[in-house]
Amino acid sequence: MARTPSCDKKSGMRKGTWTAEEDRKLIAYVTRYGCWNWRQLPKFAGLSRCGKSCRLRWLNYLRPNIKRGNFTQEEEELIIRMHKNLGNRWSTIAAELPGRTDNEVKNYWHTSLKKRVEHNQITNIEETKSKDIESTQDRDISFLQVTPPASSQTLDITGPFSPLSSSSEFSSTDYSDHSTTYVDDFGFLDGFIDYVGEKSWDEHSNTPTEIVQNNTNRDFESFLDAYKESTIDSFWTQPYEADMSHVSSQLLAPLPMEPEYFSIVYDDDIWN
DNA sequence: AACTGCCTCAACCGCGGGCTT
DNA sequence: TAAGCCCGCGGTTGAGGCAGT
Repeated sequence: MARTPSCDKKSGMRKGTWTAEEDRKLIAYVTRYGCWNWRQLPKFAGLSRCGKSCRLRWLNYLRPNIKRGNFTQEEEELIIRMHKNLGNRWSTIAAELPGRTDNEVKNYWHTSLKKRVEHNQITNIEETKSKDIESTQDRDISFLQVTPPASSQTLDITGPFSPLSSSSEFSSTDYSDHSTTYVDDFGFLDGFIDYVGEKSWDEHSNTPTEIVQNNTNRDFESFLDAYKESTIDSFWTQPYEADMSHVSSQLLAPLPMEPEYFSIVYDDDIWN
C-alpha cells in the first residue's frame, strides 16, 4: 500500500512512506509553530522531505480531526450529488465532509462510488428501455394509466442547490459523535507526547507540558482539546520566545526570523 | 503452498493561480 | 508588466493486501 522509502539523490530529499519518527517530528513542529511556510518547514522540523510532501502528509494524515474509516451513506450520497454538479472538484466536495480530505474523497470515488454510479446509470438506462418497450406494447391503454414518478433511482440525485437538499443541510449532519475514529494507528502519539513532553514545552506559559502530564488518558482527542483550550488565547498569539534551550535540538531548529515576521496559521476548524 | 490479477490508498507529479518583488 | 516563489488542486502511480485459482 505504501511506497518503498527512497531518496531523491539530487536533492537529498527522502521520498516514499513516512516513518513514525518523521510523523512525530512533523506533528511536533506543526502543533508548536503552525505551518507558516511549507517550503521552509522541513528544514526547521529536521525533516529530509520537500515542503509539498510535508504539507500532504499533514493535511491528509496527521492533522487533527481527520475522520478515518468507512464513509457513511450520507457522505456517499453527498459525494455523488456534488460530483454530479461540480465534477472532479474534490477539494470543494471534501470541504462539505467534515474530517475528510480531498485525497480520500477522490480515492473513494475512483475505487467505489464511480463504479456504483456507472452501474446505476446502466441499470436505469436498461429500466427505461424496458419501460419504453412496455409502454409501446400497452400504448392502446396508456392514456388510462397513472404515470408513476420517473425516478426509480436508489440514490437521490438532487442538486446541491436544491431547497430540499442544500449543502448546509448536510453540514448540519451530526458529526459530533465522539466515538469517531479520527486517526487510527496513533500509537506513536504516546511517543510523541513523551517526545515533546516535560522539557519540551515552555514552563512559564500555560503550555502543553502541564496538560500532557495531567492527561492520564493520553488520547489524541483529549490532548488536542486540552491543548486548544490552554493555547488558543495564549500560545498562538504569544510572541515566540527566544529561549529554546529546553527544546530538543533534534526536534526544533531555532527559527531564523523574528516572531512578527511569521504568522501562524491557526485554523479553528481543525479543533472543531 | 504458490501464483496471478485486481483493488486500495498513500504519496508523487505537474500545472495553474495568487501573491510579492 | 514580468519574474519568481509558494500553495493548492487534480491526475496518476505503484507497493502491499487480498481473493480466486
